[in-house]
Order: sequence, then C-alpha cells, then structure tokens
Amino acid sequence: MIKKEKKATINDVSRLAGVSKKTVSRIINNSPNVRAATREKVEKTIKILNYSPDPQARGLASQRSFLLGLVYDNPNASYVAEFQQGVLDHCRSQGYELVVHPCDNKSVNLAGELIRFISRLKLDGIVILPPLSANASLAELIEKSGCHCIRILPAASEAPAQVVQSNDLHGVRKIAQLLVKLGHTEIGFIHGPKDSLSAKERYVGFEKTLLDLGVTLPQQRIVWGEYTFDSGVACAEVLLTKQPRPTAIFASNDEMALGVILTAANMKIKIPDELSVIGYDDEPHASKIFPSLTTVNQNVREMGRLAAIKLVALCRGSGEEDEPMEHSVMPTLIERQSTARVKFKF
Amino acid sequence: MIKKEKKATINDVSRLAGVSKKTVSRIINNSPNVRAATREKVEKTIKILNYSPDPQARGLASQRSFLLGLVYDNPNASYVAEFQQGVLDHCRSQGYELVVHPCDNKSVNLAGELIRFISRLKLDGIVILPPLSANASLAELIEKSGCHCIRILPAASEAPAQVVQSNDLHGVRKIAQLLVKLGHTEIGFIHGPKDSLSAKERYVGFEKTLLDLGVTLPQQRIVWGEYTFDSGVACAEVLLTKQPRPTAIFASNDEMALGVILTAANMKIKIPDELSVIGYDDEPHASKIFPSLTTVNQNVREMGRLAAIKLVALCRGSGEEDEPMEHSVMPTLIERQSTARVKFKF
DNA sequence: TATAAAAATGATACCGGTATCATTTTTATA
DNA sequence: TATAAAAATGATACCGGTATCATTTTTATA
Repeated sequence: MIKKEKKATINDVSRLAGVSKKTVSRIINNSPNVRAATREKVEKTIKILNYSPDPQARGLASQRSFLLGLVYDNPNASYVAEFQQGVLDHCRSQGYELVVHPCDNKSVNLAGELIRFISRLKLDGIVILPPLSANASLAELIEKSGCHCIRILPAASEAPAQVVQSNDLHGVRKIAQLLVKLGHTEIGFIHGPKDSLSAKERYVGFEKTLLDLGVTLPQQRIVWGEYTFDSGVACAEVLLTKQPRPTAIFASNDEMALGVILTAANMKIKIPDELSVIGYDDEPHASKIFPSLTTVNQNVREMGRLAAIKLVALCRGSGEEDEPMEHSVMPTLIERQSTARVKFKF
Repeated sequence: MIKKEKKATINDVSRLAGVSKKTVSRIINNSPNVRAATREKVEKTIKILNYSPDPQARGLASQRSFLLGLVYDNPNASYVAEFQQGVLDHCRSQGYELVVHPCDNKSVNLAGELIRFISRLKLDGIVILPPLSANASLAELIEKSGCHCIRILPAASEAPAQVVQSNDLHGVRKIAQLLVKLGHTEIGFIHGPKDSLSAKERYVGFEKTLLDLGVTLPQQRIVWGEYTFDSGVACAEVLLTKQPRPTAIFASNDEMALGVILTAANMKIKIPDELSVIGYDDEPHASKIFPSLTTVNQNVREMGRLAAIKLVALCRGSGEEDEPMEHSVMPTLIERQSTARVKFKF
C-alpha cells in the first residue's frame, strides 16, 4: 500500500484534457478568458489526476512563492502562537503556507537581514508583530523591496491600509468604566515601556476615560514598567507603599499584573477586598491563578486571521478595489476575581 | 537609495568567474572534485556579486525545498514556541527555513493531509511534536513518502534513530528524591492522559523511584487527569478530601499543578506548610504565581535545536556515518516556594 | 452573409538552478 | 616520455510551471 505514485504534472493534465498547458495554467490561476466548458473539462481532469501545482515551479516562473512570513520579536509566546494560528486559519485554505521568522529588535542590521530573508524565499507577503511593527521605516523598506507587508498596531496609530489594529482604546475604556462603576477613585496605573505604541495608547485612553467619568489619575499614581513580571513587582511596591494607598491598580499587561498580585500577596494585601487588579492580554494563566485576573482579551487569533485575509488579498492584487475590509479588532473585557467593589479607603 | 539591484544569478557568477555554471553549482553544494584554486576564484566572485542561490530553482531541479516542517497539535503554546525557537537556532544558519503546521490529532485523514502538505512543499524533513509523535505508524507513512522525520518522545519509548528524547525518567526521579528528602511519605499523584507516553513514563519512573527510596504510592493516591487545568482542579478535590490527606502532590504537568494550587487555596490549605505541590514543564508562569511552583524544566529549546541538527544531517544524507549524536535531553529540577519539609501529618 | 473586433487558445521561450554524460586536464604507471 | 586512469570541468537537457505574443475561434456589426 505504498502511495509512491508519481505526482501528476501540468503536462499530464493538459494531455488528458486535450488542451494546452497554458490553458490549464489559466484555470489554476483563475484567469479570465476561459470558456466555461473548457474550465469544467479541465477541472474534472485535475480532480481525476489529483493534480496540484508545484509551488516551486510556479514560484520560479512567476517570481512568487505562495509563502507568507511571520516576523516577530515577541516575548509573549502565547500571543505569537495564537496569532500564528489565526493566520493559518485563513491562509492555508488559500494555498499559502507560513514561514516563521523570529528576530532581534536590537539587531544592528535588522532591515538587511529581513530583506535577505524575504528575497531568498521570495515571500509574497509578511506580517510584522509588535513591537517590531512600530518601526514604520522598516515596513517601508520591505514594501520597497517588493514584498507586501501588514503591520499589527494599536488602533490610533496609523492609517489602516496595510495595518491590522487592536483597538486598545476600546479595551482600556471598558477597564476604566468598570473601575469607576465599582466605586474606585484612588487608582494606580502601571505604564508600559516608553517606546511601545500600545503602552502609550493604553495610557492615553485610560486616563481620558477616567477623566470623562470624573476621576483623575494623578502623576504620583503613574509608574513606568517594562511589560515584564519583574517590573510589575517593582511598580507594585512603589504604588502600594505610597499613602494613601490606591484601591485599584491597572497594569498595562497581564505579566505586570501578575507582579502586582504577587506583591500584594507578600504585603498581605487582600485581593480583591483591599485592592482590585486589572491586567491586559488575557494570557492563558490569567484564569488559572488565585485570585483569577480581570483582564482584556485582544482576540489575537482573529487579528491573525484578519491580517492573513488582507495580506492574501494584497498578494492577489485585489486589495484596493474591493469593499474596504475590516481592519480593527475589538477586545473583550473579562471580569474575574481580582476586581470588586470598593470596601475601604486608605 | 533603493536597493532594487537585480539579484545575481548563477549565470552572472559563472560568466564573471570564467567557469561553467555547473562548476558554480558544485561549489555551492560542496561537491567534491573541484580544484582548490577554482573554488577560491568562484567563492570570491560569489562574494563580490553577493550571490545566493534561489531556493525555488534549486528545489525544482533537485526535488528538494530547503524547508523543514514543524507539525504539532499541542495545547501548550509556550512549549511550541520554545521548541520552534530551538529549531531555528540551528536550521537557519544551515540555509533551511521552517514552515509551521498545526493540525488536529483527531482529524480523520490526518496522514493524508500531512502527506499532501509535505509533497506540496517538497519538505526536506519534518519534526513531529507530542502528542502526535506517539503515532508511530504516522511517522512511518511519512518516511515512506520520502520525507525525513524526527519525533519528539519521552526517553524510554523508542530507539533513538529518528527520535529526540526528553528524559522524563530523570525528571521524575529528581522529583521523587526531593519529596522523600523533605520527609514526605503520604504522597498524591496526578496521572496524565491514558494515551500519553510522557504521562505513562512520568508515572512509572516516579513510582519506581519512590519505591526504591522506601515510599509506596498506593492506588487510592493516584488519580487520572487530562493535562488540563480543570482536570487538575478535579483531581485535587479528590485527593485533598480523602483521609488521611497527602502532604504532597505531584501533578504530571504544570497546568494541573496550577489546578491543585487553586484548589488548595479555596480549601484554605496552606502551601507549602500543609501541602507541597510539584508540577512538570516549567511553564512561563510557574515562577510568577504565589506560591511559585516547584517543577521540572524540560529544556525544550535545546530539544528543538537537537531535533534540527539531526534533521538537517538526515537531509544532507550524513546521518548514519557520523559519530552518534546526542539524542536525549536532560531536564532540570527547579525548586521554588511550593515545596517544603513536612510539618504535620493528617 | 461578409468582415472586423473580441475572446479563447496555443507555441515557444524562459525562470534559475541540477543531473547526466561527454570532454578535457591532471596525475599515476609502465 | 607515452599511455592509462582518475580528477576536473563543461554542454545540454530538464525540473514544472508562467509570460509573451501569435493564431484560431467566436461574437458583434455592417
């Protein structure tokens, strides 16, 4: 039962169908100007021979590859994995495969390296994840090299043409609303890294929404973290030792929120009775700790799917004329145990 | 400063170097029978033109692709991401790129789908992660289709030829030794899924080591989980309500151990004073919860690197003759806050 | 119905490498 | 030094598709 039957080629198909191989090629590529009868006949033959075109040959002849690249330097494995899954959700059914390419944001010749990667594999398109995606000139360079390029960015940051946005504004608005609804007025905020677009957007949106709801976020309640667990610990220590103590802390990502929870535990501060904590990202473990973490799910997989849809459309050269595509993904607030109505003030 | 200079081809190199393109090809592929002087001359020319061969053309002509595949159906994103990173550590410097291919273990025609994936892209080799890797006939089928294949498996399970092993035996031995050293004799064990090789190996090795150290693991202290958080919660409830209560629980993976920790917290059982908990995997959050989790790090990235080394060697056709390669990766026990010396008995 | 224009199809070169086998050059042997 | 064997190199076909442009067929118009 060895299935080592030789793969059918375009020549086999054209011979059996009684047409030229160029016609078969037209049908494979959905070119116009093929009679319906011819198309049907050839498609039947393709099915009979179980033919599928050789991507390498196709690529060599047409200077394409039917490969997409995923470029990232992201410490958050689950983010990358989920995104990757979303991309594959769409692109595999479209005949594209995905090549993953982690790289180093601090690398001296990142652009050169990426260009080489792209040209070596003749990638049809790539998706750049944050924080690499913040580098607009990098994306420009890549576009210039003839490779389509979708960047993942927070909502406010850029024109939506080659961008898929996570609507962080919406996410932090929900958070601010929740905290105010629960009666919190003394709120601490842990800011993300200075060069992070999402960090900035989360800050701006959070503060503005609070203000709209009549709550101020004073400077001494804002501390700067690095999106890491350790920085979360450090920031929490600062916030929780200042008097009066805040009754709630919003950390700009889950990683730092976990640091807050740990620090509170060490300081015997009860969550959520004495302190509400909110994160952002809904990492896999956010629901599996005690107390489980109230946070925002970015719907990363959906973002990946959207990015793939846009990218494949671009590669097919049909991006512009079609109806404008969805490009912003709404995050979802997820309430868990780490938030509660204010009981005391300090 | 647009760098749209046309990519140099093998013809450019051969012309400039004054040799035939077949000779250039020989040098690219490290073929024997090339004079040193010729090689040097051509290599200089390659450098001057910044030439690198087109993988598609190469693949089309030689029926290879210089692509490796990573096939998995693994719920643990960080495991996959780390492994992926390890593979790339090696294979990128060797001129190979990585195509990721998540798939569904329960899919009816998994084998067929994988074979199509491989033949479409003419993958040179693939790595299969657990639990898919347990399916020996799948691997055989793939080998038969002409694609090299490395499986990741627990140590005891198979001949090391096309296998990279995680030495779970070593890991659980360390765990048993730690628990006994801390004075535990009333130990609960949460078994992994029935069809999981690692689950079985962890159980067998753990029980045997305990026995060697004079501690028995009675049947009623063994409960069956599914490597999921929820099953960990359920198993913990069973173990912690039976009298006498165990003073320690080893859950076969971190996910379930987190369930134990949560359950203990809900039952007001203090960790580690009243209960020691150990997991397996060292997931990213194991160190970031309270109490932080004692567990075993599998050195997944190193396993990925090893798998890539073996796979690339196989693809080059040099797997057999060389010195036998390392094929078993030793895990590392990591002691954290969730384990302590026995204080009470129940 | 004849003819022009448009649509459908095909012949052939080509993408950039490697494989095969022939030829040339070098080295070893008589 | 002549000759045979081995090593190095090259000419050409080929991998399996697409692009270009020519040719054939169909449709629209006079």
